[in-house]
Amino acid sequence: MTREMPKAYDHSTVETKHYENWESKGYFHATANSGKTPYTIVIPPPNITGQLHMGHALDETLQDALIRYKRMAGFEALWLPGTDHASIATEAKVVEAMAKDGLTKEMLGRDGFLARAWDWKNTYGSRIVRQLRKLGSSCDWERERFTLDEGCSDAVKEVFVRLYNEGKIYRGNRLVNWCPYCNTSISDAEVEHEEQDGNFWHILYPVKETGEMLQLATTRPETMLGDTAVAINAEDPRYAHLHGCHAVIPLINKEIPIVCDPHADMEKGTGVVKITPAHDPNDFEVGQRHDLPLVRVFTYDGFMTGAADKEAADELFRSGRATVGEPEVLDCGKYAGMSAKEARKAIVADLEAGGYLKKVEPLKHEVGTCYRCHTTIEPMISKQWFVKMEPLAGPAIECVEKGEIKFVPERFTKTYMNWMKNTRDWCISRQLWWGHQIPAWYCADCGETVVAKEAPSACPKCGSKNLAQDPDTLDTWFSSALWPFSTLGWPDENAEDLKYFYPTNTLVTGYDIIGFWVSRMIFSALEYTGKVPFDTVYIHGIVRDELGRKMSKSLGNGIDPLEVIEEYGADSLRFSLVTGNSAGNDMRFYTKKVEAARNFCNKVYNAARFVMMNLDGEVGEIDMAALDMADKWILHRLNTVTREVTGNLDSYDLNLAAQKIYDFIWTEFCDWYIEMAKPRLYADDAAAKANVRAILVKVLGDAMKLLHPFMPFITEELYLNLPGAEETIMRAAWPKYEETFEFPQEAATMECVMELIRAIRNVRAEMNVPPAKRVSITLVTHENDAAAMKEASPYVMKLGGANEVLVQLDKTGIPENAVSVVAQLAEAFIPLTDLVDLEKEIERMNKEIAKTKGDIARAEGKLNNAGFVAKAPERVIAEERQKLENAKALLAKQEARLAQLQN
RNA sequence: GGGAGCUUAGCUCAGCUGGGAGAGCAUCUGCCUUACAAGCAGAGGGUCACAGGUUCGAGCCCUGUAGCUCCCACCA
Repeated sequence: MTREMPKAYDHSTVETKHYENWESKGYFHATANSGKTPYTIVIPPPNITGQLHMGHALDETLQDALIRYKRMAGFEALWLPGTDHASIATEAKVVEAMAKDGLTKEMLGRDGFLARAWDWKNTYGSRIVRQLRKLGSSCDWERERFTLDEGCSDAVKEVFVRLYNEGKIYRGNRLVNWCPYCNTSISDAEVEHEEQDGNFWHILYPVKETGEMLQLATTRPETMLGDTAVAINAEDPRYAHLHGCHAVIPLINKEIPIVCDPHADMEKGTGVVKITPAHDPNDFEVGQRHDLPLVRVFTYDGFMTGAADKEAADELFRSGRATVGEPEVLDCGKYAGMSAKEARKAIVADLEAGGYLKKVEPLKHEVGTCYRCHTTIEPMISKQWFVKMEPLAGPAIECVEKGEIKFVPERFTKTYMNWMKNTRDWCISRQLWWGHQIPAWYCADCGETVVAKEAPSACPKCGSKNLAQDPDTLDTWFSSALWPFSTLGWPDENAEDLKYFYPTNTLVTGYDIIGFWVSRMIFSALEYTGKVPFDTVYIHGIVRDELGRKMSKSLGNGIDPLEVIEEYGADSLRFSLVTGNSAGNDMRFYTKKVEAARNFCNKVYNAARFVMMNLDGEVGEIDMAALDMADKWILHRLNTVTREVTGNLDSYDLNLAAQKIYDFIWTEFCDWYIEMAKPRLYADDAAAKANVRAILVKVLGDAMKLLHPFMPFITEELYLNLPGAEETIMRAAWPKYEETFEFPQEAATMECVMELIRAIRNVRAEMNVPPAKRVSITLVTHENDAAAMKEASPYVMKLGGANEVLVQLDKTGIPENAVSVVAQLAEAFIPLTDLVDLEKEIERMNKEIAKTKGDIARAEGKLNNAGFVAKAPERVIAEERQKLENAKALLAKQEARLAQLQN
């Protein structure tokens, strides 16, 4: 086996092999009621329209690391995967594809369209799921779900009906965010704000009773046709004489009342505001207060209304089918059919021509746009379904305040709270076809509304069979909000998975969807299951490009994770995504970083290769009685690292965990221990050899386990090669802290030896001694340390480049031309064939003495400080005393050496 | 208008509950030392944005200032 191991690690031959094996053996599968403690993560379901991007890669890597850790740590770990139907995004894609065939939704009809949409889903929906596998995601694919599948749809209907019956869902004419491009309403959360250049148009409205001109300002002159009042502040002395008067809308000569409302701010502009209740959220509220009529002037696809639109609306009123709050529609006459932009231009021109335009003032202002298509949002009066937020928000706030759910990092609690406390009723109906159709039926004869999970056979009020289902579908996030429990079997309260795996444990997601998703899952779960959906929300940031820009299609700066995996391996990509950044912060993607991770893979691989090359048959137990200082040191360190990595994982400090195992493997295990193992491996002492092998296998094996959550593939590959390996590292037990590996004393001594070796290497390099040149090193030490130095001498020899190491208590026999290295445990003398440059050597000694003196001064400063001695913890004071003592001893040696040199 | 974050080595960033500043990359000097040149050994490089304060002790806690970033928000 070992002879066949090539010198460099090749991920490509390893990754697919193991993934297929894992999946086929069922290692990803979690079993309900296994007797273990459950640990559950539900995946943030990627959109079926999506392709794997770096954001997913980060999100999935974090989840997989957690789930793999927990699985090894003895939990029944379930990572439940699935996808989201993504109503707007998918519908747009399908419409786009249809357009290429010259087809429209209207031509196909609802059923025809949905058939195509499902085809599309079946073709592309599995793409992202395949891509997730490339990352190594250990999802339980047997439990894969889809937000539009039968179970999720049933949960959606159940919730809708329950909320409706409890009065927490209502339908009404409200001002909503309308996207004229997508032709649907969207929720407040789906509106993005962009700064745009605009104007402030100051317009004059004549007052009917007095004939004077009222000056007011607007950023949207095209809405003036829909004005139904002008507002002033009741307290405003400038307009006291106008109470009860009327203004006339220029251009259309329509008379509207002047009302007093606090919305009119005396401090702003002229203190006069025009009121357009059908097209402005503030004005809508003013309209409610003063019972103003609602006049709509835009069609739903963004054009000025005309005669036909007015006729349609009027017909609604005449027939009695108009519901409370239904807007009137204006025939905009010459402006009818214009886009809002064109209408603005025409109206401004006409105002100017008529002398009604006082002035135009340039202005930058925030404009709402659709998060999907970035079309400017049209606030529009429209009949929609809403979720009443007030009764739901309370418990959702409370459970976080009580700590039943905690955010990591903690600061995102505030983001959540801000959202939850300020949110308004949630508009959940969408004028789309791809999604959960609203389970509401309207009776054409008596107007009754029936909300039920199944279609009613007849109107319960009048018995009519003439019922039609609401054509609208629900906001995608309505079904995502149920994801943690709908996927586990809810609404069946007795579903095995629900009872065992719910509430879930950790939710991993980006800070950008706390409002969209996290908050809605929380209030939904509390409302329907009576439990929090998860106990921890682990928040990460956004992966940006090298310049710190968001990766986007329009910029073309996106990096395809699959290409990175192809070139460097999934392990490298994963590792580069978890290291070097802390939770909740954005990170930049650097190929250099992936390269570094790839190099680490190679390092790990070669360490294993070395161990394999030096094994010979069976490896036995470690003989604890035969450990030397290096063995004790590495076991002690392994123990410490195990404890620390475990602690870091438990507290979601994944970056620290990854960094620690990286440092341990590379620096301590490879650079030091493997090197220190060589003398014994290459010597003839069979017992010593066997013990070193056992230790190498133990340390490497545990290191692979600790690394496995981050680098699943290479760790599996190398672990399986080790003697005594079980059938997979995935199901191997997580390493434990072991009392018997605690050797603080010996480990400290070993660190001193390492310090001595570093000093020797340093001086050799400084003196330009060729590395290949072997020298005789004499260690002069105190009798208390002589035994330790004796034990350390093979290491000093191997790592310090010596051909012999003598340990003695005095300086007899040391050649004149020896360079001295003064360290804590010993003074090392290195004789060089060339003459020592005395000047240089004195200079070097002086430098070291200065440094030691500095240390002494610092320690003395502290210890002479009465406050420090009185108030600092005992441990810190003791440490400081020790440092002082050591430094003084060192100084004495250094000064002696200097004196000798100066003679 | 409200909220949050960032400012640490040339670059990108770590630094967990306050106890002598770290990593990767880059730079410089030696090395193909029989696991690894995707490597080894060594080195240089930081008044931790600024100003105060608390403390025996501050990169870390408090206050303020400056610059940058993001989120939320119906300013006509």
